[in-house]
Amino acid sequence: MTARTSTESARDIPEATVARLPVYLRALTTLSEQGTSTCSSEELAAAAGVNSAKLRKDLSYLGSYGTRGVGYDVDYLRYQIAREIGVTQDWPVVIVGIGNLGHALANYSGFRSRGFRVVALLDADPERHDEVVAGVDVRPFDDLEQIVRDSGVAIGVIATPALAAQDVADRMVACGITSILNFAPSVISVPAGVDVRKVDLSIELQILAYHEQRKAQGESA
Amino acid sequence: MTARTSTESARDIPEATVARLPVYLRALTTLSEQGTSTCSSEELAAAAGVNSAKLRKDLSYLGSYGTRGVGYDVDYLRYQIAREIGVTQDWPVVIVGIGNLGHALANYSGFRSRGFRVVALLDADPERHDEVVAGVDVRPFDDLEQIVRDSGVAIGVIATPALAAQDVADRMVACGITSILNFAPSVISVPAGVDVRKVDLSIELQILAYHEQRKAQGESA
DNA sequence: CTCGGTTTGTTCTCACGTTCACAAACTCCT
DNA sequence: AGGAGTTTGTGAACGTGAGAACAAACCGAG
Repeated sequence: MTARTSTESARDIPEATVARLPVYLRALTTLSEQGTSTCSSEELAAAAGVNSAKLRKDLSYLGSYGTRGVGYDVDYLRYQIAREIGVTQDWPVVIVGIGNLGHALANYSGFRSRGFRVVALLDADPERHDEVVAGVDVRPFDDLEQIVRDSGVAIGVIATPALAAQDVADRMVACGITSILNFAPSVISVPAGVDVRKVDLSIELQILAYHEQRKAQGESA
Repeated sequence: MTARTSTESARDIPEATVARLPVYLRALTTLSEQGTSTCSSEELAAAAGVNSAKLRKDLSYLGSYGTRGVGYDVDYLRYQIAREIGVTQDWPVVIVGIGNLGHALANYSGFRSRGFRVVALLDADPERHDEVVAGVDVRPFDDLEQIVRDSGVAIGVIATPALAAQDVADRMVACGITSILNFAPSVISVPAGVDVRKVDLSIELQILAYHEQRKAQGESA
């Protein structure tokens, strides 16, 4: 028997689509807050900043949640996407490295509102251990094992300097963490089965600089 | 005459390649700091976390800067990539919205070290106008026009709440800013010719959650 | 019930990005 | 000088993603 749950989820959703689902989710939340109960693919696509054909194709991977001739029920579709992504459940998260960025992340409201709960803030520097950030007190990095075990944490966030990132990642993996969001400006390597995503603030600026330079060159030519 | 400068730059570099060039640049900087003077595509690819064939193809768009049988001169290649991206020059940048994230961005050392100079921090809230962050004092948002004019700013960073983002973007565009890095969790629309890149902290976490949920489903099946 | 108008879901085609595989080119050793 | 060993740069195959276009399905009016 290869039976699945009653709500059979599609087997393989393309990565590009997965990356856009959170955008649709946010657009739907905005529409819902504005009191919109129904929307067409055209409207939703505009709100999400994508092509309507692409939107429909993306949604088709999840199932058939629209009604032809009518459109989509905003709240229903929102729930379906949230369930598909997994943000209907609670995700305990640890943040390691409570510098400027760690502070910002700990205070970021967008996490909590999407099911992410910051259960611990860790830092290797003892001087930070008396601080309380966003209602959570900063604890020694060595508490990682215990926290992960007690709270069932699967997702870790690295906001340390570049040099510490690989060590932190190793310790996280050793504890059983299987998803890492890395803000440190360094490439970290992890064993297969562990997902790593990277956010590098300066890379995005450099990409803008490249295009900006191109525009300037075009003018002077 | 369609002549160009003596160092003729390749006409069109694929977007995917452009996005990776900053990664290579950082890897080369790390190698250089470690005292490495030469590296093969295999080594550099490992340091950057990509496939070596992809690395070589990416570099081939810039020109032929390696030596067959030997590899790449670290400092030479580093300079060539930096020049191609445009980070050999100075990029004045304005940051609007000095909340938690704005603080972190203003203090982020990765900007300055790559030619980005934060010339102004702006916030609409008068209570923040006496603050000094990272050596730059916070000024009223209405000073935007003057600052952009005086400093020749082409790149703006939005770190405001979602609701303010579109207004800020409109004002930036009106001032002549042509590249925007948007950290606010909202889709902003700008006229053609203006580049916008988005960084959304919670989207990355949601993508991780999706894969994490998948792993868990696989186990229980 | 039927018909016109609307919107989704899907198929098809094209463009882009990735990877393989190998010829060209370089160094070093004999 | 010549040949063995390395490594780059690139052509070609492959896979993934984007967009256009259209049939299927739904609503509402008459």
